[in-house]
Amino acid sequence: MGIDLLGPDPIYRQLAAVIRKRVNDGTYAPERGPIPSEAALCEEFGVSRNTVRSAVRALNEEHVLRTVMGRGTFVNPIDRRIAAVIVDRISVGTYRPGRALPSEAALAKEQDVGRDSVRSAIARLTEDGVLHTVEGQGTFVSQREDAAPHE
Amino acid sequence: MGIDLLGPDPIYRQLAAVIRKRVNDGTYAPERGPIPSEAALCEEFGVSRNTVRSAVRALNEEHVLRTVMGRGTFVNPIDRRIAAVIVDRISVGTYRPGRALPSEAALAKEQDVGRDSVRSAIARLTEDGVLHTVEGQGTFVSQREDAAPHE
DNA sequence: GCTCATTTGTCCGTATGTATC
DNA sequence: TGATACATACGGACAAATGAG
Repeated sequence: MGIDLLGPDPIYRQLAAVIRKRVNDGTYAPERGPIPSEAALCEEFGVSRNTVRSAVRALNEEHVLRTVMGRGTFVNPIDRRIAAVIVDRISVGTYRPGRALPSEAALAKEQDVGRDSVRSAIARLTEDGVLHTVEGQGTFVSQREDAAPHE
Repeated sequence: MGIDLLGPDPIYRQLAAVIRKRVNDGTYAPERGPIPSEAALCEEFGVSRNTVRSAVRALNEEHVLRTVMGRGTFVNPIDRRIAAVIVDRISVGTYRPGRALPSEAALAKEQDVGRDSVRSAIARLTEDGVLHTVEGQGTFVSQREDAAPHE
């Protein structure tokens, strides 16, 4: 669970994995305010700030965290995270307009979250017109909705 | 034309602008081999490697440059650059299957290149099946061709 | 409005490891 | 082998945004 200085994995990736785990087990959570500052993480893990920043940047790209300059880094609520992932995949063409989304179960398993979170994310994106549901057929990517970053 | 240490723009963006200009005026060109090394650029502009790297990374994302690990950073031939930009836009949905491409003139103006380069890029992508032309109607994005990175 | 501490953003210099030629 | 270049990591510095007072 610690950091292996000698392993083949870069330190920043290992650190990202540790932080991701803490998000998953609730040690870091949206309602608890920001995660420890970069300086605090340097202190705890005995690594440089640039290394911490690399890890945090990676988790931002996964939408697990959201960093705000001058305030701190926050855990993204799970449903928002899932919604952001879906929007990303639409924007890079992994999911395409007119095509069905993977099943809730598949998304939940892949992202290692509950189906409720996936359902909530889909509900959000449906309200925004990014997705739409066809009775008995599944959820589809809508046409032409310029994927609006949520909030 | 130089680097303004005090301006509001990050240095790496300014440096990227300078390099882009040198590409445009032919100081750096594909047939001249790799652009100067990171160390040389650091030396010339008095900035750190990380800053140079940020600038070069940005230009890679624009397809102006292409970095090859262990070899160096090269100027992308203009027609390849335009082709790469078009492929990117298809993959993010800016250009969509079945829809017409903007006119050659519009693309040339926007990308600040000659119409010949745009024409050449379109020819490449047509050969690859990414685009197709309808007599008297224009050039369209083809269906289903998984945008193959050129080369 | 102002100052101040906290936090993130950018940058620098350096060092080591690895890939390519 | 040696030269060149990128990837990662360190430690330090100052700037910019935020919020508390």
